[in-house]
Amino acid sequence: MKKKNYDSLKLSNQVCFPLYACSKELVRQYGPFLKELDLTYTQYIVMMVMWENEVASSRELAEYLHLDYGTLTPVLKRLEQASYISRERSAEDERLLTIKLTDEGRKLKDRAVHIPPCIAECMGLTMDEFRALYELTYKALRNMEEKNN
Amino acid sequence: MKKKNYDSLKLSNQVCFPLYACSKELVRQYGPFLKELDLTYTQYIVMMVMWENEVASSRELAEYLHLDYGTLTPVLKRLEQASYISRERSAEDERLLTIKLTDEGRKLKDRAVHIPPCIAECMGLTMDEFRALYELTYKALRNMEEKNN
DNA sequence: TACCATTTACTTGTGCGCAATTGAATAATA
DNA sequence: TATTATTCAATTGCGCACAAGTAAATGGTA
Repeated sequence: MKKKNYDSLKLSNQVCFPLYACSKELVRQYGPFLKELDLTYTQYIVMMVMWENEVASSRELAEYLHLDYGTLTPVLKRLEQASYISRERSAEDERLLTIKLTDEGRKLKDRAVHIPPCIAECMGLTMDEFRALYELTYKALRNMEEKNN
Repeated sequence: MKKKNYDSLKLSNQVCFPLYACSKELVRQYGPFLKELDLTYTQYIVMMVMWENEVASSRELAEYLHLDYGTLTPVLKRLEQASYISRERSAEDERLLTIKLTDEGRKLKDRAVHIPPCIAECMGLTMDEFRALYELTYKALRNMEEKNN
């Protein structure tokens, strides 16, 4: 009777766990910095898109950020409440929700620009390592998304 | 008047975002597999530790899995409810909660052993890439944890 | 035009994640 | 011993995350 091999179930053999833990720790590192701006991490990445694009549909945000409407809708409402964005229905297609960056939201950009280098410093990787991590996570992400369709 | 450089705020220049998105997508990929076992991802990683160790304190689980008690306590209660683990106070130190794997929980291991290779296949990385991703995420994790203390 | 399918967004329910607070047990120290 | 500090766990509150279900607008087709 051969003994079953459970090695694959060892936490130390799983890449999923450090990835999961690292992602959580990363969001935690953002905490103090984002608190100054009264933003959560999810609100922050929405704002990042808005700072780049000024205007976007809710659908575009959901797709780009890999967020469900169940997550995105309340996030957008909070950002509107904070007057960083506006939410209005598109005229051509009443289903679409048009999100626009407000002046208030635009101002926030200057208070956020110092954050990325701080986080990079926390992670303490070399440039090559950052690039490698970037490529690997995007590759895995692409592969997993293909499986879904 | 020099124009401010906002490049670091571009989503495409952030390693944090793909890491965050990849982690979420990964947990989502586990979904269908874990559903067969009636487990969530967090419950699953707790079980992984228990499958390896049979006995652990709540504190050890929290530290090893980087989980807060606010997260861990209800998770452990659910796993106890499902009779996969038992929870009892330690005799020597009444503060400590001793978690033990039950027979029911041990059985689950056989139904879980096929999952890791499925997930690895979903991610679609080469062995070298898996190893690199493993090293990089652990390195970043270690570095970030040092900053906290 | 009338009917059906798809798209977009919202809502509800459940669980994760964490900060902050509390309480009990233990350890450390005057 | 009495006092104080620390540790471990639970609780509360808030927001994220997502599945499932619903509704309205649009597009496609008989």
